[in-house]
Amino acid sequence: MEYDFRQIEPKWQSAWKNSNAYSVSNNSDKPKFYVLDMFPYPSGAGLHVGHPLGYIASDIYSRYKRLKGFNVLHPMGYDSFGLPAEQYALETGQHPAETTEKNIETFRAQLDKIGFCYDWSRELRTSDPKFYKWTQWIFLQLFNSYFCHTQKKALPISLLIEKYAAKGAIPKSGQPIAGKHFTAEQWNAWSKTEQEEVLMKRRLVFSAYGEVNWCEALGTVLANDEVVNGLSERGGHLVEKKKMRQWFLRITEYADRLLEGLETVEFSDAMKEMQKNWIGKSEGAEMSFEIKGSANQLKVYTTRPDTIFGVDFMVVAPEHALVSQITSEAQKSEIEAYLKYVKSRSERERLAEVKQITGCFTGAYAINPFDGKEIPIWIAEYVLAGYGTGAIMAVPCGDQRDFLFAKHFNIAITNIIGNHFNGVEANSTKEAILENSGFLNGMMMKDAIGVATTKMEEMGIGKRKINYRMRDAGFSRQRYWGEPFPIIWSDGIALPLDATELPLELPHVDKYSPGPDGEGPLANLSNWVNTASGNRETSTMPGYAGSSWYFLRYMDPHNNETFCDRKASDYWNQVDLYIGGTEHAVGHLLYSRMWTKVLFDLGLIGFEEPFKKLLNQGMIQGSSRFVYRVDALKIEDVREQKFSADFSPIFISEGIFKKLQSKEHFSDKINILAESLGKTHPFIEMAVHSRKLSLASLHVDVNIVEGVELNIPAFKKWKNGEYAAAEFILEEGKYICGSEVEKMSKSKYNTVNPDDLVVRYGADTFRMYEMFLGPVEQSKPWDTKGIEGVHRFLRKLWRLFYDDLKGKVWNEEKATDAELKILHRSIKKIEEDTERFSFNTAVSAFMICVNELADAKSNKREILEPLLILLVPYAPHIATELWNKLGNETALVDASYPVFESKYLVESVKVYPVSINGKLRTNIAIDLNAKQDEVEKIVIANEIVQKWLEGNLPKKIIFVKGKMVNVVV
RNA sequence: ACUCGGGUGGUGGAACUGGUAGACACGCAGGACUUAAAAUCCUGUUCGCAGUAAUGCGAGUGACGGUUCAAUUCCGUUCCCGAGUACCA
Repeated sequence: MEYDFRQIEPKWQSAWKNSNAYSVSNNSDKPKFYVLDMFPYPSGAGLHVGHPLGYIASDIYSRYKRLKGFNVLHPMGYDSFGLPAEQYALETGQHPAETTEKNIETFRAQLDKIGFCYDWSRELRTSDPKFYKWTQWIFLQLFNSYFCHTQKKALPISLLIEKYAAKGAIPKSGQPIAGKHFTAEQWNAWSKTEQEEVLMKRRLVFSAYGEVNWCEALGTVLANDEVVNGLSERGGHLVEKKKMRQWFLRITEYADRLLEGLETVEFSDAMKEMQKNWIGKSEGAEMSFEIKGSANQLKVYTTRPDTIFGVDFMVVAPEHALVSQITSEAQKSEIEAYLKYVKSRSERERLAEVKQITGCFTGAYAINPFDGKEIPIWIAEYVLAGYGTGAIMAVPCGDQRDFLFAKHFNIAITNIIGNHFNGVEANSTKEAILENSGFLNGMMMKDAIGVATTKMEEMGIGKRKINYRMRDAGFSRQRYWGEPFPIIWSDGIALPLDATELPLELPHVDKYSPGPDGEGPLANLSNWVNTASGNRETSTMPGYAGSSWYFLRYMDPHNNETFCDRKASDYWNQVDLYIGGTEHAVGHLLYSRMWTKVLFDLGLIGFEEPFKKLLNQGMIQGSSRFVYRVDALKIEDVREQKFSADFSPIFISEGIFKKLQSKEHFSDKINILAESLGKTHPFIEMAVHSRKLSLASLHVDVNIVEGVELNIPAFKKWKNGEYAAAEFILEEGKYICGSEVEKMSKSKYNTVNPDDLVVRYGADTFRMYEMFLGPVEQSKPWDTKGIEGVHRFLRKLWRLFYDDLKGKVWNEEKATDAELKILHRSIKKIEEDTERFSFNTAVSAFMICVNELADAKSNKREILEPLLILLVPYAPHIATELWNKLGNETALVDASYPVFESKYLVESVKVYPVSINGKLRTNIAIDLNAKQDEVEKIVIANEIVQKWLEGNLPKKIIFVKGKMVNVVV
């Protein structure tokens, strides 16, 4: 009886499905555990071996936790709104809903074959109106909330309205600023439109003007992904920035809490670092400078107020509003020319050419408030209008960019840090003692920061200011395939729909082309857009809307009354383990963290960080294979570079290719080829005649290459026999392909489909092999060659139960201590490894265990039964089959994990290092079963100490920290 | 440039808080079984030197230093690879 996975696996997959083996209840006495995968976008390409890596890891952990007695929530769904389906619709006219449905079916079929334990009764899709009803509902909560700066949390906007009506908005201290502050009387006198305008500045989702990638030729707004080098990806048309009314998510209000929250979650340092960088908090000061001969002031932001006496010039962003006002008559034409130049450059160019120094003097001077020094004001593209105040004070001795700028334009450099500045490059130290710095002289820079800031505040010319790099996130897309906004515009006021009107379903459209003026396709539906109370918003929400809260919906997926019952979210609470790739480090993970915080602030859920622990799976790269084609040109075609079609294509093995490349002379190259083909081969004759050879390397399908050796018959059939007539120049009888590690993609023919491997080796082998490949968190190229080893292991396991010749071999005999030791060592090791997500070493532990049992010819139920339970998370099908064969009626998936008993694991001999009077002498092996004074049982591992011990037998051995041994002579 | 990872046999990778470096697997070599193949099993496999041999000696975790009785592990300097971010004031 052989291990027939082709029969076993489908059998148990359908059994699990029919018995709802994996459905999970919200009512249980067991402790809860929530394991979540980042849900996939169901693309048309289906799964490749990289996708299931994280899914297998989460499946193993879920099954393990379940065996350990937890009530485990392990759901799966689809992030099914998105651009590719819409683009496909544009090209083919097929409705995105249909494409999506079809793709989901493919995904599901592929996932099912791997034997995952998802609770499919909780499946969700972000494009399902039953789901996006609640995405829209949460949008309304955001719309109707504001961030209170005193309580540092979201509150209903109605509270703000009450406050405005009663007290207005008046600063606690200082003068009210027109346009920002107002009294209750003013508020109450304002029109609805005026009031709404003020409220819009506080709502957590708000509408404002923002820049988009506008492509005139296509008449549409493009995503960053669709813009390549300033041109549209489709058609290569010019793309420019255009201001349009957009929705935004006011995530900046949560910057501090997003930073603080990082301290409470288990993310990798790399991940936390990325989020911190993205938020980009910097503490500094904002400071105003008088401008000579002008009523205007120049406001700059700096993190180093201590360097104020080292300021040699100011730089203002070219787009800065002040530029036109302060430019002197003399500099006017030069400034205009420079502005024209900056305008001509795309943002991409400005970012790419970091080394290039450009700028222009405005002719104006700012006054240093401390020493009255006149500081020239320049404009330069390296200062960005969008960050800080759009103006900086430049300190060339302390900042490398400022230094290069000063050198380039011959601006004299003031040195305030003595010999810390060498005149060749700037030094940004904070450890120098200040010189040439007026009242700061003699102070350590890091101490001077506070002193200088305080002085500025006293003088009323500056104040402490915290800046963030992060901007509010754009929340609208001029697209069809997304959630429609529950908003109607009436006289410029955004009116939210009532919750009872949700879901606002996506209407059917006949064509997916953009609407007028860059609006989305929905704008073409005048019947839908025009309502009695106004016009509907025609843009849709971005892909991250649904994914920002989907993990909550799994807890209560069929609830029609609320997005997630508070009882359900209190029970399941945070996601205990979230597994996914690093590509979502700053997008999805920040947005979902923010939404969770808002829902928490509004009292809708009881926790404010969605993910307790995050495990990042590594990318599985493709390992591409190449074949090398050599061509000759016909003499008459040399000019047109046309390849000859008179003979079959010739492919040369990698070694030959390298040899050809290394030769410079044409005749040498020809000789190498003629060696194998013969001088009279038509190809050689042609090449000799035209004196032209061309070498090309082509991607070849990795699935027809064994290691690096090309399967020639398969290659001839590949691409419908395009190379059926090909000739090959081999080395040592083999065609060796070139190889390279690249991203896995269809066009590189380096994708490996899990289905093929499952058909060939079975799901259990596939699961264990993906884990065996290396640590989950590490990126690595896919390589199928080791899969045989894992498959061999499962067959070996099977033979502990059934022998091909003898049939059933397992028995009911009593296990020996040696056998129990093998078992319990495995329980310990596999449990520890699974707990710390070291799945690759756990697989090794299984192999060692089975090898040892096979060597010892142990086929006892007492040993095998617990072993099968250990195996369930890794290879559920074979484990269940054998469990069943042992005559067990109960379902294995609910068995309880075997308990490790240390009594079986007492090592009899162990090597310890030995120190004498604190100095190490050598390592000795000690019989742990022996009493410590039975010195004859001490096995000497090292000869030197043996000699030493012969003369002076130790009287006492003292264990220190369980490891170190101290011998007292 | 900055931040975070990582450099270990022919290959993927082990070594969990410093304690016999190379587990486990692939590959390779040799052998058994077989008419043969597949499958399976056994032996060897870090490198160098010596030996018929068991074995012995020496080197060895990117490089150079340091701490320690002891370093793949801790510290410093440096080189290389990967990921992320970027004129952020």
